[in-house]
Amino acid sequence: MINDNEKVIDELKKIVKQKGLKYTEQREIVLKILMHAQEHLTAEEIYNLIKIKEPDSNIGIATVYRALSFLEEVDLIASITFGSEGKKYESNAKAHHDHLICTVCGKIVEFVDEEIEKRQEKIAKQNNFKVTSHSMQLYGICSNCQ
Amino acid sequence: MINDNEKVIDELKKIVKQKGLKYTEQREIVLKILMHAQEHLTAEEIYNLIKIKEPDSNIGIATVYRALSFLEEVDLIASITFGSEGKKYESNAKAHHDHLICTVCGKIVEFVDEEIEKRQEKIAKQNNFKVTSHSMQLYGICSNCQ
DNA sequence: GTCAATGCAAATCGTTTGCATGAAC
DNA sequence: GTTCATGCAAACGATTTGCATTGAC
Repeated sequence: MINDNEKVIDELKKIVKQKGLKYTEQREIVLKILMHAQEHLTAEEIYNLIKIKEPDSNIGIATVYRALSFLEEVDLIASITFGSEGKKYESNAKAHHDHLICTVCGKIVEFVDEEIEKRQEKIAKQNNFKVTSHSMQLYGICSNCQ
Repeated sequence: MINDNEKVIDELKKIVKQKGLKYTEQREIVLKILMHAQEHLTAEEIYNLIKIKEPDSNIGIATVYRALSFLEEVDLIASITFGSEGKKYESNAKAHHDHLICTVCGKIVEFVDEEIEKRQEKIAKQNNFKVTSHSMQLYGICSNCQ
């Protein structure tokens, strides 16, 4: 598990090299922030975290956006947009999962259900779709907020 | 089915009266556009459609946004945000359904799967969530685009 | 040395708001 | 006549872009 982080960084290095692009500290920092995050973060939250955790790096918000687009494109991270809280990112190093979201306090619970995954495959097949990914959110009120 | 539209308009009239608000042509137009739409529309698409379909109405974009917020709040319409295409709306007069989305051409297929619906309920119960709604999207490549 | 990536500021996009006017009740 | 809703334009927040500079290779 702990070693996973190194693997993801290596993956990033490989992708960058393969594409003939350059490996920069900034992209690495953004990816690391997301790997260590327990929650889903917006671009601005990531930017603020970097300023706190890596005060020497002097990264610009535009670079954060550019790094996020890049990392999402190469599938190292993923984004979801819930309600009015804007686009949020999470690392793809985590196993696949869906989300239960409390509409009162914003709490997010992650879960996986094998049965649902199977049905999704079946539905895609029925419609002649080749599925690349999916996202599912259940909105509701968590036990604390009820 | 054809009669459904009238029912929805009556529902809107009822809600508006109940809340002590005013019944306006603008809110009706926005709702009608969504009821007749075959696809999911953004606020701007709705605005443009109104200018074409109801050229005499002289509705402002701000009013479209206000009408959409209102209609969503009273649950006559619903919104989803996929990928980078922004927030899109659809009428709730349709039955509940989920979405299969082609990432190449943007085609959207709607479906419902009872088994998945049941599992979702179960998962929510396990986590002590009171579910109010959910949204599920399968992304992939449709038969035409493969 | 070359070319991609960066930081910064300006520009842009979608959405919201303030306010005077108009329409529903 | 009162109050809510509208249209317009200005304001806003999030994201993107242009450009000169820096840093990776």
